[in-house]
Amino acid sequence: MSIPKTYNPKEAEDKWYAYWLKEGFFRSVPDDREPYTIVMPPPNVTGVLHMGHMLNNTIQDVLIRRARMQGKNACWVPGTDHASIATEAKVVAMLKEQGISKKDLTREQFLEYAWEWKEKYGGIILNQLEKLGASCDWERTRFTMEPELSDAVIDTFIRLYRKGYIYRGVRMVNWDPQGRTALSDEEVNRREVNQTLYYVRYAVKGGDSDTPAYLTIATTRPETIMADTAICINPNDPRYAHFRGKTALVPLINREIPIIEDEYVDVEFGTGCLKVTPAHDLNDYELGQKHNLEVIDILNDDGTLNANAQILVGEDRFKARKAVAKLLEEAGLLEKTEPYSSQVGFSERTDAAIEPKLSMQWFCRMQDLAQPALDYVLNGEVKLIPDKFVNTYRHWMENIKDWTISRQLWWGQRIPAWYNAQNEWVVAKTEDEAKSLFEAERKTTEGIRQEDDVLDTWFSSGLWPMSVFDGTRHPENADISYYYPTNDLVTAPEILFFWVARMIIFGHEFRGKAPFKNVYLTGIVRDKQGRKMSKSLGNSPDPIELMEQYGTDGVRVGMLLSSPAGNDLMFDVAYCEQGRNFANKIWNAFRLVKGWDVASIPATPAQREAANWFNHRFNQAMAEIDEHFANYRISDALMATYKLVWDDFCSWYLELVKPAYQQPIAREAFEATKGFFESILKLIHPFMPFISEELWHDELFGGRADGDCCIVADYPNGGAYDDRVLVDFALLQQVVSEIRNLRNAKQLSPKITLPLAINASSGTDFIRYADSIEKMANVSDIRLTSEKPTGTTSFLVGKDEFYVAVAENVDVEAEKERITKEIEYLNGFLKSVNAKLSNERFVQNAKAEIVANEQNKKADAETKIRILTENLASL
RNA sequence: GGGAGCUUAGCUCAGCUGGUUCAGAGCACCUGCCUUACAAGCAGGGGGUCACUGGUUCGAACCCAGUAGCUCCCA
Repeated sequence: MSIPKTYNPKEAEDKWYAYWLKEGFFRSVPDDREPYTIVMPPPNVTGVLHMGHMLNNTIQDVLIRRARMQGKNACWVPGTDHASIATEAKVVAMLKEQGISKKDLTREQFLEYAWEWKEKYGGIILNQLEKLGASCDWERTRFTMEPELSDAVIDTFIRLYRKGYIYRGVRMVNWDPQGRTALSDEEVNRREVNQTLYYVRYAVKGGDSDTPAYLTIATTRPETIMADTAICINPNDPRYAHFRGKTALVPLINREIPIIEDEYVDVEFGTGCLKVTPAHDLNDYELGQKHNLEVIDILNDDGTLNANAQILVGEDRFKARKAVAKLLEEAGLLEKTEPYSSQVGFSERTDAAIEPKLSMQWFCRMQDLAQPALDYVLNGEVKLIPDKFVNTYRHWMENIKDWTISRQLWWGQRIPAWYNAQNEWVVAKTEDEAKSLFEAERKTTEGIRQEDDVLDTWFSSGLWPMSVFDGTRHPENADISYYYPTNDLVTAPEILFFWVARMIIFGHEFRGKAPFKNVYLTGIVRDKQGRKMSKSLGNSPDPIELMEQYGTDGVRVGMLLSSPAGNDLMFDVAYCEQGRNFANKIWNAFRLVKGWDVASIPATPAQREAANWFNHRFNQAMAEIDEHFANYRISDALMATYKLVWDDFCSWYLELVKPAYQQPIAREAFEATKGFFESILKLIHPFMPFISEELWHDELFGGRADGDCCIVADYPNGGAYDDRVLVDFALLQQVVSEIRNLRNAKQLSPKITLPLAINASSGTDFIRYADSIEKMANVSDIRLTSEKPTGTTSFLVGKDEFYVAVAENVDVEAEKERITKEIEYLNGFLKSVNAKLSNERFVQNAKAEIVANEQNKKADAETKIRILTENLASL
C-alpha cells in the first residue's frame, strides 16, 4: 500500500484552503436562510498572531463552520483595528529610526507615513489567520479607519453630542508623557513599585518661640513641591493644632502657602501632615477644589518641568526628583528618607509612568447610556459565558465614570469640532457646516480650525458590529437588517468593559437592540507555569511554527482540549501533540478501510452487531455533543468527539468489523463502515477542517460532485437511540475486557485462542455476541453451561459467570486468593448497604426509588457472593 | 480597602437540583506487546482524607459557617 503511515497535513492545508476560497464557501450574502453571524474582534494592525488570537479565532471558526454545516447562512466578518496609540507609537519609532522626528512633520505628512505603514504591515495578522483555517468572509474585511467606518464614527460623535452626551471639560486625566496623550482609566495598568518616601521640612511663617519653625511632610514626589499650594493637617490632630491659620514656605522656592485643615488627612500616615499639589494629584485636586486653592502646573506635556517650577526648568520629572532631593538635603530640609512601596499607574501602550494632569478633554457622559446596557445582561438578553462575569459587568456598569474620549494623537478619527479665532467652538461634520453654525450663532468664522485631537480607538470599535454592515449610516440596509443582532461574540474578559460594554451601549443607542446574543469569554493563554504568555517573557510559542510542526488541525485540537470556557488555559505543546496524534489516528483508520477488498459475501454476525451498536452509539454521542455546544462547552464537545472516534469507532467498531488478514469484507459491512466514516468526517470538520476535507474527497467515498465538500456537508443529526442496545453492548465489552485482563495477568499471548464457557443465569443472550467476543478476545468454542468446567478460571460480569479454559495455567492457590478477596470486598459492600437499610430514618426519609436501589444492591451483592462461594468450594 | 472567584489523581480539568451510574476524564506514569490501519500505536494497570475545621442531614466533593492559600477585577 502506498499510503503513508502518518498523516502529512501540509499539502492538504494549502490545497483545501485555496479550494474553499475558490468555491466561495466563506462568502455570505443575505438570503432566506437563518443567519448565523460572528464579527471577529478586530486585531490591532500592529499585531502579529499570538496564542490568544489563536484560541479566540479557533473557537470562532469552530462555531461558524458548525453553523454553516447546519444549513445556516454563516457569516464571519473579519477586520482590523487601527489601534490609535499603539500604531502611532510604532510609526513614530519607525520614523525615528529613519532619523525623522514627528515634530518636524505636519499632520498630513505623518498620516501619509502611517498609512504607508498600515498598508505594508496591517494585513499580516489576517494572512496568518488563513493559515489557521479561518473561514471568514474575506470580501467583508473591514478596517476601523477606512472611510465608511470613520464616517460612522464621526456621525456617532455628532449624534451623541447633539443628544447631550458629549461635553468638554477640564479634568484630571491620566497623562502618558511618552505617548503625549490622555488615557482612559482602563488603559492604565497599576503596579506595586518600590519607591522612596522623602521627609521634607517646610518652614512655618509667623512661628513664635514656642513653636518649631518648621513642619515635616512625607512625599514620594519631591519634584512636585514647587507646585504645592497648601499644607493640610487634620483638624483632630493635636500635634499640629498650633499651626492653624498660619502659612508655610515651599522649600527651595520660598513661595508662601496656607496651612489648611481637612479630615481627609490620615493622621497615621507619614507625619500626618500633607502637602497639597492640585495640579499633579487627583486627591489633591479635589482637596484644592474644596478649599479654593490655586492650581500651579509645573509640568510640560512630555514630563519635563516648565517655567512655573522656577528651578530645574526643562529637566525630566524623574531626574528632577533626584535633583530636588539633593537640593533639599543640601539646604538641610531633608529630614530622612525611607523605602516605601505603592501602586503606580503605567500606560498600557508605552509603559510610561502615568502623570495625573489637568487638561481640557472631551468626555462622554455614561450614566444614562450604561443603564440599558446593564439591563441586557441582567435580564439575560445578552448572555455572558461563563456567567460569573455578570457580576463583574454589573459592578463596573453601576459604578461607571464618564469616558475620556479624546486622544492627543494624529492616527485616528479627528474630532469634528471647530474653533474660531475667539476659541469659541461648534461641532459639525464639515468646515462649511461649522461656518454656518458659527454664523447662525452670530460668531466669527475667522481663523476657523478643526480640533486636533482624535477619538479613542474604542469609540470606533464600539460601533464594529454595526459599522461592518454600514448600519449606522444606512440603518435600513439589507445587510444590517439581516445580520444584526449577531449571534456570538468570542473575546477576552480583559476587554469586557473596553469593548463589549461599549458595543452594547452603542448597539442599544442606534438600534435599540444589543449587538449579539452570547458573549463567550475565553481565558488567558498562560504557559504551564501559569505565567501569562508575553513577548517580553519570551514564553510564547510562535503559532505559525506550531502549525508547521503539528499541523493546523492538531494545533486547533490542542488549543481546544486545554480550554474550558472562561478559565485560563495552561498551554502545553503536549496538547498539540495529542491533537496531531488524533489526526494521525483518523488517518490510519482511513488507511484500514481504504485497504479492504470488497466481496459479495454475507456479513458476519460480529459485523452486523457492530453496525447496529455503532449506529445507536453515534446518536447517543451526537446528543451529548449537541448539548455541549449548546452550553458553549467546546472543549467537552471535542473530547466527546475524540472518544467517539478513538474508542468507539476505532477500538471497537473497526476491530469488530475488520476482516482477517487478506480476506475480503462483505459489501454490507463495507458500506456501513463508509457511512459511519463519512458521518465522523462531518462531525470532526469544525474542529479539524483540513483532514476531514482531505479524506472526504478520497475515491473511497466514490466520486464527489462539484461543490460536494465536507465544509458544506449536512452536519449529522443525532437520531434516536436505544439504551437497551448500548447496555447490552457494554456487557459484551466487559466480557472482552475481563478476558484480556486475564490474559495479561497470566501472561498469555493474545495469539493463543482460549475456549470460553458461560453460565448465563441472568438470561442475557451471549450467544448472539459469540462471534463478536471470539473476534475481540480471541476465544473459541463459546458454549453455555451450568457447571464450572475443570481446568478453567472464572470471572463474573453482572450475575453471569464466565469460564476460560486456561489448561495448565490454572493456579488453584492464586484463584482461591483472588476469589476470597472479591468475596471480602463484596461483604464489606453488603455491610454498608445493610447499614443503610436497617436505619429506620433512612428508610423513612429517603425517596422510594433510592431505597429500592439499595435493596437491589443488596440482592446483587448476595447473589454474587453465593456464586463466588460455590466457585471457591469447587476449587 | 471594596467586589468576584478558585482549592478534586503527578498535570489540566469535569462533577447539573445532596442518595450504588459519586469519587470521574484526558494527558503523564507503570507492565506486557514491533498482533500487516496506526509505537504519533495496541492491551492491561496503579494512583485522590475531593484545601482545613466545625455544622446541617438518615446520608455531604456538593448546603452553611469559619480558617488557610491562590487568582482576578475595582479603588
